[in-house]
Amino acid sequence: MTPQDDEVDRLVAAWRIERPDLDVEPLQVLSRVSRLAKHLDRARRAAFAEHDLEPWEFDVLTALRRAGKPYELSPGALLRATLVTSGTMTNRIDRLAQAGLVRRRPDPEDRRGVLVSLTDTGVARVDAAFADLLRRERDLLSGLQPADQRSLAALLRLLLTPFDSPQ
Amino acid sequence: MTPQDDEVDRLVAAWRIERPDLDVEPLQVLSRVSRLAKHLDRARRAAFAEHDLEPWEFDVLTALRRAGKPYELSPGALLRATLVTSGTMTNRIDRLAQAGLVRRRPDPEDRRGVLVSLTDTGVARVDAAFADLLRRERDLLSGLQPADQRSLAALLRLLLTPFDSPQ
DNA sequence: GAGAGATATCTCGATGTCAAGACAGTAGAC
DNA sequence: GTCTACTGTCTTGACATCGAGATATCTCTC
Repeated sequence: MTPQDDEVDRLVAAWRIERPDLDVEPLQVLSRVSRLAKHLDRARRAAFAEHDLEPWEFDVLTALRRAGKPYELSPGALLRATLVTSGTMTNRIDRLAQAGLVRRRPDPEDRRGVLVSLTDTGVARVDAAFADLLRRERDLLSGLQPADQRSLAALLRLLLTPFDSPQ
Repeated sequence: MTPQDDEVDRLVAAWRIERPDLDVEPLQVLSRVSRLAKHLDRARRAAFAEHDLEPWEFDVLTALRRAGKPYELSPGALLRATLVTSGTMTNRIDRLAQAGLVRRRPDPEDRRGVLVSLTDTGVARVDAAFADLLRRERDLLSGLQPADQRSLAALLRLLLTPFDSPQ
C-alpha cells in the first residue's frame, strides 16, 4: 500500500543526504509540477501531430475559440492568455495567418490595435484537436478517483491564484 | 469561503459555453499544472539571476551536486535527470565547462563515454543558488497548510509515476 | 573472434522564444 | 488644446532547444 516512488522521491532523498542542513520539502510539490509539465508537453506534442498542429499553434487557436463568435481577440489579449511575450505573439500570428488558420485586421476602435480572428479552417482544426487532447488527458488522469481529481484541482488553484489575480 | 477563481476557472467556464458537448474536467488539473510550471519558470529565472545562473545551468549543476562526491556523472545520466535531448546536453556541458563550473574527462572504463564533474566554483555557486531557490519556493507554498502540501505532493506523485517508472 | 545490434556522445541545421527597443496612437492632467 | 506618460504592436538579434544523423565503442550471440 506504500505508494510507488517517483523520480522526485529519489531526488529528495539524494538532497537529504547531500544537504541535511536544508529543508527540501518544497521540492515535493514544485519539482513535481515542473516535471509533470514537461511530460505533458511531450504528450500534447504527440496528440497534436495527428492534426498537423504545433502546441504553440494550438494555444493561440484555443484562446480564440474560447472567446466565442466571432472568434476574435487582440494580440495583447492573446499574449496574456498564453503567457508569452509580444514578440513571440507577433511571430505566431504571422505564421498562423500564413497557414490560413487566422486572419488579421486593423481594430476600427483603436488605430494602434489589431484584431485576430479564426478562419473556418482554423475553427475546424482546433475543434478536432481539442477533442482529441481531452481524450488523452482523461487517460492521463485515469489513475485518480474523481474526488482526488477535484482535491488536486482545488489545491493547485490555491497555488495559482496569487499569480493570476493581479497584485 | 468559496475559493477565489483563477485563470483556469475562467478558461473552463468559457469552454463550457462554447463546447457544452465536451467534458472539460481534465483541464481543471492539467491546465493548472502547465500554467503553474510556466509561472514557476519565471520565478526561478528571477531567483537565479542573482547568482548569475540560467535555469538550464542550475538544472545541470544540481544533478551533479545531488550525485554526491566526487560530483561526477556521464552526459547520459545528466540528460535523463534533466529531460533534455543529447544535443542539448552536449551544448550545455560545453558552455558550463567554458564558464569554469564543470570539467569533462574521458571515462576510463568506457572509451565511448565521458564524465562530467563540478569544479569547486561550481559547487559553491549551486549551493548558494539552491538555498535561495528553496527560500523562494517555501514562500510560494506558504498559502498551503503543511498537511495540504503533503496531499498535493501525494496526488502529483500518482500522476507522475507512470512517466517515471519505465514501461 | 566476427558480425549485428545497441549504446554514448557529438554535430549540424532549423526553429521558437525572449528581451530590448522602436514607433504610432491614446488618454489624463493642467 | 498641449504635454506627458502609457499602451499596443512590431522589429531585431541572440540564443537554447530539438531532431536527425554521424561516429566510435561496447556487448551479445554464434
